[in-house]
Amino acid sequence: MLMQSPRVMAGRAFTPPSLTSAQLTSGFEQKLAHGVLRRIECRELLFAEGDPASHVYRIETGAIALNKVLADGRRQVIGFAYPGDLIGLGIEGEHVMNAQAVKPTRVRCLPVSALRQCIAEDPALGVKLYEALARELAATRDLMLTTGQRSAVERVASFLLAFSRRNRRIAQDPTSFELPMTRTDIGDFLGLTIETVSRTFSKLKQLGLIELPCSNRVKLLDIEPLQNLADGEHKP
Amino acid sequence: MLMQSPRVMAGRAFTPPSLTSAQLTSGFEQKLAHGVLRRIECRELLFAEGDPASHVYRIETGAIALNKVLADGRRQVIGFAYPGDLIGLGIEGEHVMNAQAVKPTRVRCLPVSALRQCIAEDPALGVKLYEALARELAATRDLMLTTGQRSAVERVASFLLAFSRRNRRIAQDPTSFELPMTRTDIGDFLGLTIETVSRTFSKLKQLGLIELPCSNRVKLLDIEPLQNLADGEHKP
DNA sequence: CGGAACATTGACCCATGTCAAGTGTCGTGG
DNA sequence: CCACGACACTTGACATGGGTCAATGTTCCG
Repeated sequence: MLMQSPRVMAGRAFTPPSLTSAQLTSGFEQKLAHGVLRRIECRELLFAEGDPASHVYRIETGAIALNKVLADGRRQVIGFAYPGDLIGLGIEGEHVMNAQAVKPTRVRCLPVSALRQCIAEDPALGVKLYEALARELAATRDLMLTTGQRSAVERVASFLLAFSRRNRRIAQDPTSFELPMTRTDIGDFLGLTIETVSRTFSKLKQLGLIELPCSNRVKLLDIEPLQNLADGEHKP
Repeated sequence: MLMQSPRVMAGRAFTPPSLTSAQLTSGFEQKLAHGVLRRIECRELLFAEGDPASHVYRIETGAIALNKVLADGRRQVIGFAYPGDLIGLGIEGEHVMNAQAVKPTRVRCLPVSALRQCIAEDPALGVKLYEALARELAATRDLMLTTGQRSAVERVASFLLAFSRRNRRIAQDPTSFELPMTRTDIGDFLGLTIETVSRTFSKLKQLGLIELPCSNRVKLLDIEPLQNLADGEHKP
């Protein structure tokens, strides 16, 4: 097949599929600060596919998994949202995904009517939301490339490196972090079973690339070979 | 695991990941009509990942595959665009995907500056573009659910049914159509190899669900069982 | 007519899924 | 404070769907 030259490297997969509200305007920030604070239990749904999309939410603490479910229960996690992220944007009307807390979580709620008012007051906000949506689309496509084409090690390595990058971005330790979600969540995100996720973690541990002090805490010992694994530099 | 009830059925995967410009305003339509018409050879790239996003394009005839490539050549097709679809929307700056013609194709080109002018003249257009992007995001997520969780038969059946639906929407025969793309394109779209795609087509033929008069023409003989296959009603 | 590109089919293999048996770890109640 | 149960995670043995490699057909176009 006539293939275009692979000019672009793997790309930054797993950019969080949600808008960090830090980028937004102060009027919006003010409205949000007055919004209702809602507490969500671990595993509780903030909203479900088909629910009327009445609000947008900003995560204050905790973590949310955005997912879709097939009739027989197979589940695809589309992305995770962390403190600062804004979720519930998109088409007016109905939510198209479930938003499930993976740990006890607090969110600020903003009615879409208030959001609309914000946009009317500050048209630049509309542009920012458009751009945020575009970035989210780009992130989802990167994830597709990963779940569609990569092997288990590549997927897990990419996943860990995404955490590392996120931590660097928010000025926290990029080599050691807590995974707020379960193996099931990770598996459903990467399109793998929990067993494969677990085995792959063990493999990376054996290779001396990571440490697992406890099951939900990861220390990256050597980022470069991890990056090579993620980029598929082990096949040829 | 505490699973939410699977209240939502499989969803309409594979809604074309691009905007049909029919929904747009007449001012926009006028500008487009004056836009340059460009011819693209089969397999030629309309734009590549990393190119400056100077224009948006509307497909007039032919078909385009939007894809991303890993460093080692593995390719993920994110979606296909057909006549009437608008592509190149999204983040300003650089294209984040390749757009490759899967057959000889003609597109109308509109500079993003002109698009911006249209939006200034008609703010409602901005909203429509936002909604279009949101629909595209929803479609991409549906595709993720498919490539991440479904088996080969399920993927191929879904793919064919998406064609059927599209044809119904544009008032053409929903039971018989031409596949403009190669097996490689289909495979890279569904996350399968060409051999698996081919074998799966053969299997559906043996099951009496489809006919393949020639390799790029499909006739759906019995849609309902095909839908059941797509929805995974064969496992239990 | 001939060759290139695409598609099909078969044989085999391997990565990952499945099933099952442990092993932590945490929270609760005695 | 400990014992217990629930749940999450790990690990092993085995099964299998789909990938890989290779041979053959088919179609289309020069």
